[in-house]
Amino acid sequence: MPDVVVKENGKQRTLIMQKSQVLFWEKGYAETSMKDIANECGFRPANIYNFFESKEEILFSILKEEMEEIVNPIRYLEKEDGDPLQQLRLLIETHVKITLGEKRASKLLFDTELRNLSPERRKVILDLRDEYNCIGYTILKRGIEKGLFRKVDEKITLNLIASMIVRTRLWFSPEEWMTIDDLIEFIFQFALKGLS
Amino acid sequence: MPDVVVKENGKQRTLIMQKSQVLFWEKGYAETSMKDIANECGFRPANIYNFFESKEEILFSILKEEMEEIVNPIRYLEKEDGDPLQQLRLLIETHVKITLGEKRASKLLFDTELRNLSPERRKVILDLRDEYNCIGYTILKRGIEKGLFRKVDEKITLNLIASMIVRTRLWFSPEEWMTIDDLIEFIFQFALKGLS
Amino acid sequence: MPDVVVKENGKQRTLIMQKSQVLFWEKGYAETSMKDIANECGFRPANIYNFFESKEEILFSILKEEMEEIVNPIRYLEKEDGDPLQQLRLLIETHVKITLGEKRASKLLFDTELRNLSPERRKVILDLRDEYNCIGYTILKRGIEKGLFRKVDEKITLNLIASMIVRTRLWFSPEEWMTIDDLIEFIFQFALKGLS
Amino acid sequence: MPDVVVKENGKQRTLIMQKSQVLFWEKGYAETSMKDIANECGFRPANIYNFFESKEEILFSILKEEMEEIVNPIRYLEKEDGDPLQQLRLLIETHVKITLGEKRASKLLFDTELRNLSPERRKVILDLRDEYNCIGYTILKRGIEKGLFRKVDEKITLNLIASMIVRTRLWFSPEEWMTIDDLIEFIFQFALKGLS
DNA sequence: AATGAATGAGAATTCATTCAT
DNA sequence: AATGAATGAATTCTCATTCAT
Repeated sequence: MPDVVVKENGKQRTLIMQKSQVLFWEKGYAETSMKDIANECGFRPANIYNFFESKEEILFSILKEEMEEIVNPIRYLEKEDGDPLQQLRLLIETHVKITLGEKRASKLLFDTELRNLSPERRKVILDLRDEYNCIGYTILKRGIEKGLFRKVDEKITLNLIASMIVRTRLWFSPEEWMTIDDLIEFIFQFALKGLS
Repeated sequence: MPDVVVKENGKQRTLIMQKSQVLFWEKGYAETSMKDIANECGFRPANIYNFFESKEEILFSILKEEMEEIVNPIRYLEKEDGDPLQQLRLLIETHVKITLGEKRASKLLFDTELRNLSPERRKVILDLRDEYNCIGYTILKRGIEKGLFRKVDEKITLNLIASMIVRTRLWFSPEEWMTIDDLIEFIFQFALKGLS
Repeated sequence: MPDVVVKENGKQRTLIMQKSQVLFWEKGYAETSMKDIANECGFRPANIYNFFESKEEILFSILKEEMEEIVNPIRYLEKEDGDPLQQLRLLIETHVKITLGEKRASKLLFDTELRNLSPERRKVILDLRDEYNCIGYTILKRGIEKGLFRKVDEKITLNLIASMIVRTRLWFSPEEWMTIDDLIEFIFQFALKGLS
Repeated sequence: MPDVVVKENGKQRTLIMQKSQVLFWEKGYAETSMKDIANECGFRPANIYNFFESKEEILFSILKEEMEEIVNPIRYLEKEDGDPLQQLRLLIETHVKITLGEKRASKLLFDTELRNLSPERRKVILDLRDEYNCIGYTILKRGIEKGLFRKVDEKITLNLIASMIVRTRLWFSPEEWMTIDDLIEFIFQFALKGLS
């Protein structure tokens, strides 16, 4: 094993990830073949292996990227002792925006396709999810302490909130009378009242 | 004596469905082979075809059964002009109980594995889902009309509530301090306040 | 892992082994494809997997069978305190006959293709080879003790003798003036004088 | 200035041959990939093609070089009417020394991997082997004529002797009490007595 | 001399399914 | 009801090789 260099996100690597993301979402990981991916990318299956060592690595890269996009913008909230209401809103906003973002791709992936990862890779993703959870727990706990939320179990509550968000990808499509921003506000209000 | 009998739910048929349900949930539909199922059942793959015409039929039967278990107990609510609060509670209760029920199996299936069904069969499942949705919409609409809930979009709201329920299968396990009944009450209260 | 049943040597299993033996010898293990084997057997590649779990298992079965055919008939010599000359002759005779026998197939396999076996399977073959060696060592040692052979290192000597035999498969073809029995006698005499 | 120069044994060419020799021996020709070779050499597979036109050419070059190293030092013996005993000893000595020489590499290659060569290239190697054989035959014949050896078939006898030598690579490793020179002497004496 | 990208061919293997028994 | 044998289609992945740079 030569020193594993984190492969640069070259052009082709990005292309493969984008196309795979869509396909995995539409057809599922197992049902998407390397040929499908190659076809979308405009080259032959064998060429994929110049950029990814396996199909699993593609899945992993996609999941990791998405989880980081969700966690990175809210990571700082955990240490910062700000307004729990605003923090909760930011968490919801970030999560919804990624879930419904231009990529229109993965999602639910992280509900269902983790089993296709090797244990080590699954751990990486699960660690990121844990981080997300911790941030959420902290926000809720502070809100309760400050008397802004009623006394609820943070873990259960965060799961309920995240569940509402995660599945928006399945049924939501933006309309004039209900944009993504409207949806964010709606979910935030729904959760807020649920916590009152 | 009819010629074409809908295959009775014979012993083996039930066995196959139970084992498949668990496997589909654990590994996913595509990742579960007929051999896996047969192994669990204690016979050889070829024998499955004495009871089901295809793997897809197994999936369909499972999904249909589950959807009917969810819809049947609440179907009457749509016609009945009862208390929307109680009705909402019953909807949540039924759905949660099936989702977390003794079977501990399918779930999410109906988020993700519908693509593996033929169009006709997918329609059957989607019709059941539509029925579930209609019941929910009606309950919410009546609640709004009666001034019990604030003015919200019923479709979006029902999706949010169903999402919270569907994903409980992923993270919830009953504890002494939080039984399934406690969880039902919690979700109900959370939704209720969200609607206030 | 279900209890690993030693598969019966059914008809097809034997057929596959015979055809593979020839192909492995002619083209080498790596260069022989499952398609090649299936073609020779008159069915499609997938069917091979009803009888062998992998290509490696075929190789292993062949090698094991051959080694046992060599070792079994002489195994009793080790315990028996008979005439070392006659014993040496029997060892040579058995080994040559298998090597050049009707199978006309594997051989040399066991010089070169062991690397294609899994460690556990390689061990099985190597243990059989060790057994062969021990029998040979014992015969030579007794011969030396009894003053029938000059004082030589048994290990080296046995290696030289076995080498002469193993490679006969590469160059020998029976002729009127030199049958397999003649060859056996010749090698025996050559070794005997070498030991005098 | 010739147009088509037989590629000089430049530094890289030699490096590739050395590394390949080891790999071919350890893993076999078919099982060794150009990537394996390139890795060992410290560059990328594509670069090999600046020095060799194909994988087969590498194999051919290695085999040819080795056969020439064996044949060249004894070629003159055929014409020279010297002492058959001393000549036989030289033949054995040269062959053993190359087989076990510092290269510690190919060997047996020339038993098994000839099938991977194109017909023309196979012929080159086989011609060299024939030359080796002729030299050996001549030596044995002269020895018999001079009454130094008993009346044996030269072809068979040479094959037996060469077989003992070729396979030393498989089992011999030099020890204090048995150096390569000791082994040469042992094989020579063993053959000599066998011929007496 | 060296490399990254690309590819055609082919490898082993899996799998849902069929069918005769 | 149950099974062993058989298969067509597909899948992931490997690999020698080419070519532009």
